[in-house]
Amino acid sequence: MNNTNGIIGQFSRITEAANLIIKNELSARKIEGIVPAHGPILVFLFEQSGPIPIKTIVQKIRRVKSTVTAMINNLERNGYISKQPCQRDTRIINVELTAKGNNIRKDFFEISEILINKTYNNIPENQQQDLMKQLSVIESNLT
Amino acid sequence: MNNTNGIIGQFSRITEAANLIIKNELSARKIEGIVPAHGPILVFLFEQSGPIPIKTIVQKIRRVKSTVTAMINNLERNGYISKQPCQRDTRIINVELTAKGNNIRKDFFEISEILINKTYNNIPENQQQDLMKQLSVIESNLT
DNA sequence: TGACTTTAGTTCGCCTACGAACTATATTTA
DNA sequence: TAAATATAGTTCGTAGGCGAACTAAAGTCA
Repeated sequence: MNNTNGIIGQFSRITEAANLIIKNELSARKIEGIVPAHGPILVFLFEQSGPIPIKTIVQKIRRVKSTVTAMINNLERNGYISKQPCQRDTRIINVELTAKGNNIRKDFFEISEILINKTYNNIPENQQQDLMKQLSVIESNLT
Repeated sequence: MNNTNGIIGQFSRITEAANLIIKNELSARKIEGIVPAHGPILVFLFEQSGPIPIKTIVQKIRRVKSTVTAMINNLERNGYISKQPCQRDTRIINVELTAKGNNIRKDFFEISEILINKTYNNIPENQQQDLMKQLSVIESNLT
């Protein structure tokens, strides 16, 4: 039960430590209004070549649609993305990165790189692979 | 940056999967008003023999005091703990488990057990230890 | 065509979580 | 002792996160 001492507590401490590094890197780069939770949305938008429906984002990131609505609005308010209704099907709202949104792409991947390097620091590559395998096993054990 | 594919995303998926199991176990046991985030508070209170200041809880669990205030009030409203001001130092609010709070102790440890068993299912013990060591290394790499 | 159902998003209420500001009480220090 | 400072908790505003209820627009079907 989120046992502070046990392995589950260890996973959540690592996750929180990683998120803190991300926050620090973002603020060191003067990127405002972005938090780690936006990562999955942004990484998905970076892969797109045009506007995509919010629905698509909901399906990709592991969050319910009311959460996505709120985050999309926040990202829009901060100028990283823009919304426009689809004219074929007016239920749909299409979303795409603005210039400001595209500008943080490079920082985004740099931060990912930093994070991976810090994580794997002094761990030999063959052990890295074994670790990933075991984490996959654990994830499927819990799913 | 919370890279969905990378190792950090793996950690957060595992954490979320574990929290989902906890929620399901709690609701299967008809325990209401308790969520995984309460775990660290409860486990700490289970170890105490008498009322303790909120300050002490803040120091133990990794949350700021305003968060703890809210959770304590929630746990009190749901009848799991009681608050009483300390008479020596009236700034201090002492907190302890109620009978209802003590009643979930057993479920709490059962759920922890279930979680650990599911996590480590089909992973031999020597590998479990190696894994814990590597997770410690990673945590300190990120801290 | 008109009723029914599905779908896409939003809204609302509640909680965790944070940081900053605030209150009230102790403690220190001048 | 009076003033300054430290400490314990609360409050407030904001955001992520969820589920349930809601709106509006398509799509389906009789």
